[in-house]
Amino acid sequence: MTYEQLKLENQLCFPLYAASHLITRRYQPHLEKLGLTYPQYLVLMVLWENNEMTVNEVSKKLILNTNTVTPLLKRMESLELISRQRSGQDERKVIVRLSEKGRQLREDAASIPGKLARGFIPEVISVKEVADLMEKLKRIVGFLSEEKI
Amino acid sequence: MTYEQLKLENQLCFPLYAASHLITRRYQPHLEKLGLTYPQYLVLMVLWENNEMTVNEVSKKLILNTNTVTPLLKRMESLELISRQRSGQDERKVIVRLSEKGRQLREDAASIPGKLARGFIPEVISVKEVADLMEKLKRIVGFLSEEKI
DNA sequence: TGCGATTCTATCGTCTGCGATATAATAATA
DNA sequence: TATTATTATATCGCAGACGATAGAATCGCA
Repeated sequence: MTYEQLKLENQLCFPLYAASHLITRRYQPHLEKLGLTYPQYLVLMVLWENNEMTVNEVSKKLILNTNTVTPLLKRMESLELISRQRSGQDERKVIVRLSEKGRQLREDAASIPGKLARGFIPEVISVKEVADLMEKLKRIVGFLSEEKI
Repeated sequence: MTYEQLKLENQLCFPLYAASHLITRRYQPHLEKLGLTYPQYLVLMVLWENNEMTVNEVSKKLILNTNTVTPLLKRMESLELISRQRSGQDERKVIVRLSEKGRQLREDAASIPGKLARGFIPEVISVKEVADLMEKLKRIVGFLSEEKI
């Protein structure tokens, strides 16, 4: 009987967990200057691409539950980054829209990914390898986020 | 001026973040049967390999801050999975040890990684590709978790 | 039309996760 | 030895993250 599989180093889940947290930590000082948290930054990225979305659409896009997204959006509303408004067509829906402030943050945020990429890519991993990594991760995310499973 | 880099789909951070959460969700139903949360499971994996560790050693291994680990360990102590005891040699240190209950959970947990792997690997990603993914992630984790940076 | 099923958002409780800070013990050094 | 610096853990406050659940609006179908 072996417990090899139960070792931290032999599991995919842990490097994934650790890498995710570590990269979030790298973002943190840059985002702090803009008064944002990492999940708030994710919401803005989604809204920058599509200014008007329902709560449900945002949560689907970020693969988060609505009970995570609702308080997140309320905090962002109180920061005046977005507005929240009940839909007239369907009173169950809440439309989320970027505020002028939220829209303008895009310019300030634009330089962040490049800064982070320059910070670590060439030293440990090539651009090609990052692309390969992303492709695999997206495949996994795509599969695991399918409803039916 | 382009905002291509700011798109969710063009960033490494998001698939990492999403994949990490999604895999944790997969673990959840299995861990629930054992009365564990995912971070508690990580702590146990570390202790199964090394029965006696300080709080600091656990936090280093899991790449978490001690202000995350301390309450986590206290909850695990109240669940009687571990014991916590001040070191005699160095009164600043707290020694964390597996309880009999914590030790025995290893047998129940042993089947979990295999179940999850069978659940998704062959359908989306080959064993070889997973190994490649892990190698890249570990390289990133290794680099980002170096103190000096 | 009417009513049960579904959809959409929100609330609650619990467990992370982390920055800032506190406190005690130990180490280093003047 | 006395003082300062460092180390180890803990506390506090806040922001996620999610399971369970609630409540209102809409849909689907007899």
